[in-house]
Amino acid sequence: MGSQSESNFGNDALSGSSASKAASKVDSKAESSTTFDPSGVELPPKYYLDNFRFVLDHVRALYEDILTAQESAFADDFNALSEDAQCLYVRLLSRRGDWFRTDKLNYSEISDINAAADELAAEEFLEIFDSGAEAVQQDAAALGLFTRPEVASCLSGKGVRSLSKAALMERVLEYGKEDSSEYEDVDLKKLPPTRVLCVFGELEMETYRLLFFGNLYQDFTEFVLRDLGLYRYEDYQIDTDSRWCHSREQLEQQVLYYELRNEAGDLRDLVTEALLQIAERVPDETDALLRRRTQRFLADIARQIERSGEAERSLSVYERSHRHPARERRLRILVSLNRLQEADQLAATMAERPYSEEEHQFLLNFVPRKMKHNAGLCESLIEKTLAPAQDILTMPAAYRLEHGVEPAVALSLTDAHPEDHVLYCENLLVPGVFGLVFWPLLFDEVPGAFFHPFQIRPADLYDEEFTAVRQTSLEACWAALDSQSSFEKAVWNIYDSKFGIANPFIHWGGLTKEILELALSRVSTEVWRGLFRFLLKDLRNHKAGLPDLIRFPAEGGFELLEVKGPGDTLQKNQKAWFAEFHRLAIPARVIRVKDEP
DNA sequence: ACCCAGAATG
DNA sequence: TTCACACCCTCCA
DNA sequence: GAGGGTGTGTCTCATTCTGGGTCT
Ligand SMILES: [Mn+2]
Ligand SMILES: [Mn+2]
Repeated sequence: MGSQSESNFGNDALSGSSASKAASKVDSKAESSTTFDPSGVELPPKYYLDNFRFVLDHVRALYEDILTAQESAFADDFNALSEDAQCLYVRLLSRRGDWFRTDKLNYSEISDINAAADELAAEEFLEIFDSGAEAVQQDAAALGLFTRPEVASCLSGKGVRSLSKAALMERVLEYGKEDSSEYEDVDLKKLPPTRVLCVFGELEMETYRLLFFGNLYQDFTEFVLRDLGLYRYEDYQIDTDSRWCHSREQLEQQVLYYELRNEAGDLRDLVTEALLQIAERVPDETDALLRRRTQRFLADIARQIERSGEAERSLSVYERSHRHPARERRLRILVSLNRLQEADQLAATMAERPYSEEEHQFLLNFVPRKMKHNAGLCESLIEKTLAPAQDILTMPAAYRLEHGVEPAVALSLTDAHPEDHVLYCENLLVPGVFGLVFWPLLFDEVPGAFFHPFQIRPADLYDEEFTAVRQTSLEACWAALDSQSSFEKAVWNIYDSKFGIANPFIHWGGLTKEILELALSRVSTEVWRGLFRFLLKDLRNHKAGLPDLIRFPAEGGFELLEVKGPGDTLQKNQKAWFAEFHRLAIPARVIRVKDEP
């Protein structure tokens, strides 16, 4: 059981003004003096063409043997185009949709847009329609190119004024299709005169993007942001050994995954049958990179089936997801269905080999409450939930709302003890120092880890074997923690040499020298080692969940404080960290804030 | 005449 | 493909 | 109190342009 004590938030505390030492979170960019000033950076007029060519070349260099003949021809044919045509094609391809009207195109760096379009049409990179009417006849979506007034001009009927654009389009398309003279008032020729382009090659481009980035959420803006100096990436070596994809089959599975995601859309809109069919088509035998995505996808699908009230049918989908919280969901379902024998077996497996500390914490909390029939298991989990130490702090609701609950607590603490430092740093500090000390590990150039220039992290960062295949650099990083002086040296060395470079554990804007200095001087290397060991056990789930505040008492040492407002409770990853704090004998408390009546 | 969201831009 | 919190609901001891 | 759902602020690169939708 955790200790409980009460302390009141006195009036004098409110009137105090020694707020200076209570940090407000994230003074953001203010401190990042070495951030580049983008205003001074000029991009060449055809920067986008350079970027596009870079992708084509990079993909060819790394994945040539994986491309189909058609995909290879795509690049060859593109390279054979005139520069104007290349520019126009890239411009159009990088915009939303595949329909465009030429009268709206305005690219000063392209000398003759119409000629470029003609060339692209001749080489089958797009199709030209000479009027809006012809385009709409080909594909109704082309009507969306025209403004609401332009669409309305096709209709001479009454009541047109008050209709939305969508309603107008619906009328035009519905009535326009049937030739019945009943609706002769629809006249697509009233659309303004313009050529209309339909761009081809989006699928090929998607394949190139997928091969280049290894995902589909990054795009050409990465180039721009880097070249403007807004993002900076570590400069790791990329060679042909470092490719992420090694076979056509692997690529096809990735494509299939993204097709399924795309087809599914918002899972909430699907009925159980549709969800099960999607799940059915998700590949099970894949590489580690894709497995993370599919297993999360499967868990999302199963969760949605569960929400639809068909928990029983979600079980088989959960069973295919081998990561937290799939087994938690299964156990909850089995217990609620009273399938206790299966529940017992699953719980025993989880107890023996938990996926993660989160799952373990769930088990400790759940089994004694909901599986009392299994006395044996309850007994063995008697390590018990040892509730974290907890204090209650009472303050006026207005004060909490004015500052936000975490800063309000920080202010009240520094008012009570003006010589203490209280920082609101949440996940800034511990993961941040980890990112500094283990920088050589994170950016160790293992084959397959880095395959394009815009990676914040190695591709396998969250894989089980991440550290196993990096033993040498791992040991070197641990060695830095052998003494206080080597530790500090490592921290400041990386801090100075890598400042501003993207790292999944570091938010440079908030990780100031002042915070680091305090933390390094107050937290022993032994404690840091314990924290980092836990982080390394599960980087994905332990990189967040650290307490809101860290307090540095005037008398020395430190204490971690998680602030909980009324109605808020510890989250899963926070429980996991608190359990670890207890094991490591690290001082940590929950501060529950109550409103003063 | 305004407001606003999304797209485009570098 | 961020993370944490506020606020709502139901269920249940 | 636990759990779930949903929304929100914060992250977001900053700025301009376009168009749809309001209101007056
Ligand atoms: Mn927090
Ligand atoms: Mn908190």
